[in-house]
Amino acid sequence: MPTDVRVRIAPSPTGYLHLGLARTALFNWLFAKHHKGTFILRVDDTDVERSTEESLENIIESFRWLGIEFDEGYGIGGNYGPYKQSERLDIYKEYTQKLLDSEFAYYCYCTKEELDAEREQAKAQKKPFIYSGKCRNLTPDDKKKFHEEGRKPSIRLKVNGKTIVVNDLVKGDTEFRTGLLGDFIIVRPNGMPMYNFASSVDDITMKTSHIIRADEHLSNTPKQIIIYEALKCPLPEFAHVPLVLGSKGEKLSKRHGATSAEEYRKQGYLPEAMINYLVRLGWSLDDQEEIFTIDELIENFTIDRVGKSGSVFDQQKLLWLNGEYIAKMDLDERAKAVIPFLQEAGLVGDDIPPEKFEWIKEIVKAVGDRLKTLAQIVDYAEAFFVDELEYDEKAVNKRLKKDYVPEMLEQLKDILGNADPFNEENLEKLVRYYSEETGLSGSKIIHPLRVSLTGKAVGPGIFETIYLVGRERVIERLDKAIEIAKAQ
RNA sequence: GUCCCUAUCGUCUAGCCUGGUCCAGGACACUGGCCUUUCAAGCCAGCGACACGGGUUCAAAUCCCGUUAGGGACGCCA
Repeated sequence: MPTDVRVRIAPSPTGYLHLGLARTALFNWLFAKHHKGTFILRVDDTDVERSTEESLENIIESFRWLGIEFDEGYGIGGNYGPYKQSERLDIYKEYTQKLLDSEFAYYCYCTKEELDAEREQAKAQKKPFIYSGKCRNLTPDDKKKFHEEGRKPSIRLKVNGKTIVVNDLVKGDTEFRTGLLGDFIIVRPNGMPMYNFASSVDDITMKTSHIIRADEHLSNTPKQIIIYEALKCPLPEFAHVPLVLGSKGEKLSKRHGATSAEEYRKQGYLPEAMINYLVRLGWSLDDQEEIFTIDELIENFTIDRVGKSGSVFDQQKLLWLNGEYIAKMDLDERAKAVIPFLQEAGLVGDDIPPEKFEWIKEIVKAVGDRLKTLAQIVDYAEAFFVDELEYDEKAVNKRLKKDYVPEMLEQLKDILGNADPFNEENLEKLVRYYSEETGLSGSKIIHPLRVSLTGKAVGPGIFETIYLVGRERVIERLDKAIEIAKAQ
């Protein structure tokens, strides 16, 4: 492998960071790191209609969140800028002129309407649409006439029909007969270059060594090779990685639920878990390892271990992995990570004094490894923050609506309310003692207690729960629970 | 319709290049059990796949051909 590996990711700022693009970026990044090369961020914004600044910022922010870092490119700088295609128009113009001069390219005065009509006709005859090439040999008079009509020409590249072989690092050798392509447009009438052209010129001028991108671009590759050849430039290596699919096996799209990195951040997924999950979609090290650190990925990532077939995005496995990563965080880290979600739910304020933070740490400790996403902290810990409980009706019916319960809660209120010290150890001792004295089993006491104190059937261990709810609220909530229990 | 790609448990995958060690291994999910104050975790067990059909070979998940199925691309989108 050459030492000067240069790879890039080129998002078009027309939406959010789609998981498919995130994974392609990840592969590029790991490939660059593995080969001690350069990872470049380029912005493909030649579609002026759809590109927005807001979308660009969002995509960059998502990359930052994931921890995917660029060595060069938009917002970073480098020797091959500018890195935004809309700012590289002069460069495209220069290359367009080269192609015009060498007669590989020509002006086409066909209107959109004419072309649409041809396309439709081809479709009606169930034939593939191939541009006729009728503007190839326009006389100067023709051109003058069109010009006077006010027609703005696009620029097309001549395609000679020979067979092109793409030597793909993932897919192997693939043959294309370019006769099926027709002369394709490289510059729009408004002067903006088309994707295949701009992208090729950029890859040439930015010295991209490897083009690692999604499968769907495989059929674009012959066009780009034609451009490279017309420009007499050496070809980069190509690697087309398989698509990330939805549950039905088609390209992952909005219909499958959350598809943007940002949504997963909001749902409480950790960037490390996302990276780990994404990399395993199409790549594996061996038949054992599932969890990798970034360093391990950089160390081990090679293109030859990327599979050829598409991978279905599996929410369940992501959730499991996320849980594994949360479990690995130490308490301090986890408490910090959880705070934005508590704030979002309105359970804590913007300002968190040190005592409050310590208190949150205790809660997080009690919740333990139940968290599969950071956002789940709200479900597990809500009862420790709010004044008024919401009661789960099923839990109330199952655990509180029992004859023995009101009296028991009354007695527990007395015992717990006077506990000294009011700590987990002593609370457990008291409850166990009460169990022995009354002959009530642990579960007959504990379940009603949990529902009384949290309103829920599930949650952290009961003694931690009692402690975290605190003496005052324990008394209040038991009173309330007694009322509920009696109201049969 | 045309071109291209792909095909191992429900899902992610190992194995395929360099046929035998694979009546196919791991992970998620699922089911059952243990543990237990719930849930989660943990532990144990279980379910579950080489798309199909032909070759080649002593031997094929692995090589070849075909079929089928899925996907992608056929833009003055990227």
